[in-house]
Amino acid sequence: MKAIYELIYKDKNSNARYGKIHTNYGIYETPMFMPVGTLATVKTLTPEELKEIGCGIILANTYHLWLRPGEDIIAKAGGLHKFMNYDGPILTDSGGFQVFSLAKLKDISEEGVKFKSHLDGSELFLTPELSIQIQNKLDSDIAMSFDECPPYPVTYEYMKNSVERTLRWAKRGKDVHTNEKQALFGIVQGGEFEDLRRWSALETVKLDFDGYAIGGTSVGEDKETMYKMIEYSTSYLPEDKVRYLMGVGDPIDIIEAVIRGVDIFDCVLPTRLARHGNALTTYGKMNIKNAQYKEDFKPIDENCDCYTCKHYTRAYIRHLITCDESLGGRLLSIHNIHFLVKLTEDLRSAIKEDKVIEYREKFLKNYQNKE
RNA sequence: GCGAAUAUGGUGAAGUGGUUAACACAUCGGAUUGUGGCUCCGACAUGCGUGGGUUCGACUCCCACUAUUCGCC
Repeated sequence: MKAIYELIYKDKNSNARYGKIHTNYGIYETPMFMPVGTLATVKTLTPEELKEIGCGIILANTYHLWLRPGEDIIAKAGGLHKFMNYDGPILTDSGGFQVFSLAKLKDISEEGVKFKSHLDGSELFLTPELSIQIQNKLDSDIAMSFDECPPYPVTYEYMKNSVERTLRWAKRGKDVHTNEKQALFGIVQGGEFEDLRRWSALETVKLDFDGYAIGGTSVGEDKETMYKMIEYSTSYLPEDKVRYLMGVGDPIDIIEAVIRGVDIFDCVLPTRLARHGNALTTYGKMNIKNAQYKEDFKPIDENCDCYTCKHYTRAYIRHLITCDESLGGRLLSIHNIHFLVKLTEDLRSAIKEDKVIEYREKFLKNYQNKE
C-alpha cells in the first residue's frame, strides 16, 4: 500500500490541518514528527524505545546506506525493516541533500551529480534513477525524489535553473519507480522566490506524486524568510496529499509550519542536541552542561512524562554528559524526541478545537521565559 | 648534614633581556534544523616560588631564602 493521506479537519483560524497517513505499517495521525535514523539507526535508540516514545515514521538515508553497507546487503537482509528490526514505516531521503551538504561536489550536470565520497574520497556519480533504484532495494515505505538543495542565498537565475532541473529529475525518478508498495514524494524547491516556489509546486504536482515535500529551507535564511518559503509552497499544494517540511525540527518552526499547512517533519535536531548536552523543554532550550545544574535534582522538564524525566535528574544527566558517557546522550535523545512527538500531539488536539493560534501564544510565552 | 636539579594559570607544559606569556587538557559560556564527525566557536595567568640586586627595562642575568625531587653521608 502506498502512503495515503486523509485530511480530517482544518483549523478555522489558520491553515493547520489534522489528518491521518495510511502506511504499510499502520495509520498515523498528523501533524507528526519523524526522527532521523540516517544509518538505519536513530542514534543510540532501539526500535522498542522509539515505539515507547510514540514515534511513527522514521527516516533513513539513501546516500549513507548506499555507501555503507550497500543496498544489496540490505536487500539480502530482507529490506530495511528487517535489517534494522523496525516494524514501523520508514521514509528514505534520496541522498540529494547529502550530495550537496557533505560530499565534495565535483560537478552537477543534467545527468546527475558527480562528487567525492566523504568516507574515502572515491569519485561517485548519483543520478535520479539510481537514487530511486537504491530506495527500491532498501524497500522503504516512502521514497523521496532526488533533488538539488541549493545553498542560501543564490541568484534568481541559479535558482530558476536548479528548480527546473530538479523537476526534470523528479520526472526521471518517477519513471523508473516500480515498487508498488512504496510511495514516492516530490520535492518543492525555489528558495525565497515566490514565483519559483509556485512554479515548482504546480509543476511537481502535475507529475502526481503520493505526497509533497518542501525542501531548501533552514539553509541559513532568517526565520521570516523561511516561513514565507513554506507559505509560498503549501499554498500551491493539493489538500488531499500530505505535506512534508524537510529538515525542520525547531519547536517554534514546527508550530509556525503547522499553522501554514505542513503535516510532517523530520529533523536531526533532537538527537544532535541530545548528544551535545542540550534538552528541549517547555521553558526553552536547556544546556545541561551549565554549572547551575550541578546540584539540581529535578527532572529535565517537570512538565514531561517521558522515561528520562520519570527516572533521572538534571544533575545525573549533567554528570553523564560531562564525563562523555553515552547514556547521557541516550537519555536526552529519548527526552528530546518525546518532546517533539508530544508537541505535534498537542498541535493535533489544538487543531481539532480550532485553537492552534492560541496554542502558539501559550507555547511561546513559556518557551521564551526560561527557567 | 652535604651535593645537584627544578620552581610559569586548576593540571601538563612552551618560552624570550624589551609591545597582548605559546599550546593542550580541565573549567565556564555559546552554536547545532532532509546527521561523516565523541563536532564547531568563544572566554580563561595584571603575572612566571619568596625577598633583594644588576639594568633604561627581567618572567628571562646575579645573590639569599623557601619548597620539591634525586644522589651521598
